[in-house]
Amino acid sequence: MISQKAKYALRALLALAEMESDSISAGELAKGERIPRKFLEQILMELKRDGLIQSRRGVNGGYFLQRPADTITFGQVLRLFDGPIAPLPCLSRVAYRRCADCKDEGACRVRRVFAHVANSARAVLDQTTLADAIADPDSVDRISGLSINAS
Amino acid sequence: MISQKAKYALRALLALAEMESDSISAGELAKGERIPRKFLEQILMELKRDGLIQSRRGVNGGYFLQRPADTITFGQVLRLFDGPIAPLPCLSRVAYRRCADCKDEGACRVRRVFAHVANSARAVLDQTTLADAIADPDSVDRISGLSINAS
DNA sequence: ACATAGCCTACCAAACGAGTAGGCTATTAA
DNA sequence: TTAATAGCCTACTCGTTTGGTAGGCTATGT
Repeated sequence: MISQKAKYALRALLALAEMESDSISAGELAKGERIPRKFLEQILMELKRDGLIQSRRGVNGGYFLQRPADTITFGQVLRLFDGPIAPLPCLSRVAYRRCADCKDEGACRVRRVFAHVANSARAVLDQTTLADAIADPDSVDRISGLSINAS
Repeated sequence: MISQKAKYALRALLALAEMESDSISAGELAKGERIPRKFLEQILMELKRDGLIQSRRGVNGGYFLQRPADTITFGQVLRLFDGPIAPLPCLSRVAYRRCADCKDEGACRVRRVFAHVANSARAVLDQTTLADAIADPDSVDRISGLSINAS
């Protein structure tokens, strides 16, 4: 399960990517996306620190994307809020950590199986951008070639 | 990240699936797999309650698989210990829950993207059995067709 | 009858998740 | 020039989950 925070962040970014005006305030965003206001503020701060969005202060201030929507992937956002995508520390490329109790990583069968899970998750998340998610709904389905109702 | 508990459970099951003798005690298992003994006991209890393993009490007692290793999937074990595999409650087939703050589930772009992640994770986890993981290391790689070093 | 080993419940400390609260500062319209 | 707006920043809270420990009870084989 991804955290509520990451979900909010993605929704906020999608809203920013879609807006017509040049910026939107935290308050409006919160109302429009049904995100607790103060919580959203913190999320926006993190997004800003990470260089994904920018802000303007004072009256008529607000937030807007810093980079084009087709350069921001779901994977980046998820890693920022929820940490590594890998299901095991020893499978993370960003934050590799040996499993403390593992005797032989190369021979670990659990690791071997989850490597596939990690790879396919990354294949989707690092390839799907905000722009993909906003565009024609089916375009995102085409990325992985899997139907939403499969399995 | 999967929980330590689920990881231990999988390792224990793999050990049970591989053993030559007819049963193995919690103590031996704990030592062999480097799992805290008392913690392992609880895990084994859960596995038993769920019908995956059986036990014999008293001297020379121990645990053994209840069903053949090729009928126990990683998905079953993971769901037992960590709950739904789905990254969003609204994508779980086992424990569906609407996202409280979602306006229109059908139109949710976040959901749409993560549906692919969920599907590919399930494709691996519900198809890979203990037997697969034990057999020739490459057989498990063939299941998904992805190389371990891909992406 | 005693050692072995499973069964069961309770407890615990630390970390995490999902917020709330409150004040400070920059900007701009009146 | 002074409000009002809206972003910036830190701290705190509170319930839940994680990763165990602890301790005793009960069945079984020698």
